[in-house]
Amino acid sequence: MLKKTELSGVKEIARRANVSIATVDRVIHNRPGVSIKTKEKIDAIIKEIDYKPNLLARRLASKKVFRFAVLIPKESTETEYWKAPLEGIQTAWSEMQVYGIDVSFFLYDLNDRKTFVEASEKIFQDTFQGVIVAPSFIGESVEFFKKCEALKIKCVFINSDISTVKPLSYIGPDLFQSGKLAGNLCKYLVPQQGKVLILNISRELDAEHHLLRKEAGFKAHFEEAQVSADIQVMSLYKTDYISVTKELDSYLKSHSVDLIFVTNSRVFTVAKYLEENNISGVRLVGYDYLSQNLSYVEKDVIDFLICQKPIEQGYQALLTLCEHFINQQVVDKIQFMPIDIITKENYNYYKN
Amino acid sequence: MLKKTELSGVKEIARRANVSIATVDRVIHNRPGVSIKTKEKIDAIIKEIDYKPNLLARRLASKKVFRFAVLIPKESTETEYWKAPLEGIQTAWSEMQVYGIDVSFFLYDLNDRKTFVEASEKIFQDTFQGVIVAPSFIGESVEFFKKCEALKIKCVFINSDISTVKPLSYIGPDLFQSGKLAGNLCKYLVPQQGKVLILNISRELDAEHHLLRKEAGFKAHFEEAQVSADIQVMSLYKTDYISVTKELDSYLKSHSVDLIFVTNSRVFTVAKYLEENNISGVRLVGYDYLSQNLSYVEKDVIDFLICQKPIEQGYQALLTLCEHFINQQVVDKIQFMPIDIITKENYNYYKN
DNA sequence: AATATTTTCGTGTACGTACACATTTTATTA
DNA sequence: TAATAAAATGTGTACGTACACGAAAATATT
Repeated sequence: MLKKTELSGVKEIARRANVSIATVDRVIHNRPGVSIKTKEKIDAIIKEIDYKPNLLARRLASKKVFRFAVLIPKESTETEYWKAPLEGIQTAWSEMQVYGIDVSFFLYDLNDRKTFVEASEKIFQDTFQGVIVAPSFIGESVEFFKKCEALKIKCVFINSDISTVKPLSYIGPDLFQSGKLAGNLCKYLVPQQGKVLILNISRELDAEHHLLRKEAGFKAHFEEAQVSADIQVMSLYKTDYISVTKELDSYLKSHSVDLIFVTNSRVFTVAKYLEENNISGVRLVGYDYLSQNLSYVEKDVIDFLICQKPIEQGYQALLTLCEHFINQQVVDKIQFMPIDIITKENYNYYKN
Repeated sequence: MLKKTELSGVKEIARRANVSIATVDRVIHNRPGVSIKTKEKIDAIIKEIDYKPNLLARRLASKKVFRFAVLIPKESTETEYWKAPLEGIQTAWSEMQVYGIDVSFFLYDLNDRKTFVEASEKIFQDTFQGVIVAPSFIGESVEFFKKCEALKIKCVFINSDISTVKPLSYIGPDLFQSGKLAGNLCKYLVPQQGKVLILNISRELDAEHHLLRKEAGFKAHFEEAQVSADIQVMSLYKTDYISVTKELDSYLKSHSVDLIFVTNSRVFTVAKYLEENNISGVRLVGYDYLSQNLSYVEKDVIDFLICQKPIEQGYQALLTLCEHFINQQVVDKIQFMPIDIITKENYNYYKN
């Protein structure tokens, strides 16, 4: 518990350059009002002593308040997935509130495009510097993004991206690769000439929907690895349990299946079906660390879950906005999340 | 970019209690020199307004310097594993240097118990408030820990723990469970009645060594899942490539093997052997995200790697010391790391 | 009751940075 | 060349907390 000694920071720079700290401050934030000569002198000194601003002091002294909006789906009774990113954002917010940021939430309904548009209109009625968006509906999201660009509002996309637009940053999985990983795992689970069923369960399925990109990755791996298996795809647009049950019933009547790969978090629906109908011998792989899913992992009904750190996605999204606006750092355009594999043995230790 | 208004913090408390901020400061740090009456009054106000100190300002104003030591193996030519925790510690250090901490490194040789003892003696010749230890050698580590306790030096263990002593915190894997997970994965990779070889490659193998605990977990899973497989164990005390080659040669001459599970990061040695001798049809599972290993994952020689976030272990270790000493927070006694599964498809996205 | 001692509390400065405002220097115009 | 405008630089205060030091009040001692 000794004491620190040497004086550092802007003061030291000012001393060396024979100017006041205000002048140093001006060149650091390249504000106008400094002659080229002294600016160059100070810049040189900054490089020489490798000056790193004290972020603590900087934030303490700065009284700027930034306002961010969050435009993501609300947690539904059908799937609790979106609770996680929301939690991540809130955690980040509480940690960074002291830096002067304010966050407003606008949650839409995944089953209703209109709610997305309504929420986005509300955002534009107010003033925000940045916004975190889950661009679930491609067309509407593109439009939203363009409006933001016009208004100089910075966007961060989470969970899925859109290839045609370039936000400040995308934070989420590499969807194609995620499907490939699923393919690799499933490869080990099916016998020679096995029957595989890919299941997309979603009310909305745009052409470039993220479920389809996982599906493509999955198939790609089977082709590359030259696995001899029969892959069939089924897309269910009615997501409630009864509807899924009916579809599965009729499918399984006429087909035999060794493995089902569900391309999103609704794998628990299938697990429930398998369990209630005493169907064994069907391997099951799906997505996301939800309590609904984990109970079936525990019971060996689901073999693997693939997970993309949804909480951290939310956390990183807000952090990214702060790095951009408060620290004025350059942020990565793409921040791919790890593709994690969850099993009965390791789910207890997983950090979402 | 508005401005904040309301005045908060100690000033507000002082105003409400009709005292100076110095008095408030005294009760916050429960320093002496405050009458019971005013102390109680201030405590009440603190609770009432749910006062949270501004950590930025606190750290900025505090000129305390804490000194920490790091006692871990040095990276060897045989395995680069320990580069990762070291990197994590250094990252954390650079991020927190502004808070006034000083870190000294004492690296020992994993192949030589004496170097551990020598390094620890050096630590005691100096003055440290806390130390990060990788307790590779059980007996020596217990002795070191007891000395630390006597000197009021706080210890954080990383990578492996010792059941008989209780440091400030343990940061690392649940070794038994980690072995179990390996068992689960391998279960899918071997045929009925398959032959499994567990390989411990380490010069030192204490009774309670961490490799043995992984081995136990692995076996436990096979028993629980009632997998009919023949499991054999081999422990190699000579860790260089030539020696490993010889042992494997003689073993494979008399045994057939479907899968080899290497209980630590030296799985690349086995991979190299399999590749150079054109042995296919042997599945290979091992540990750790090392470049040496990853090249064999890429080439499909290694099927799975299990990884325990070594960089983050180091990072968290230093963070834990800071939380304890600087923020005076209560830290978790046990911080199990996730047990991650690495394959060809996801290793690019893994954060160590 | 006067003095000494201890307990209790307040004042002032520092941490490193941001920024409003004042001041000086330089360039421009009448 | 003086008056004026513009550019360049400096001064001072604030952010919320820590802490050294000194002042005041309460208590004890003579």
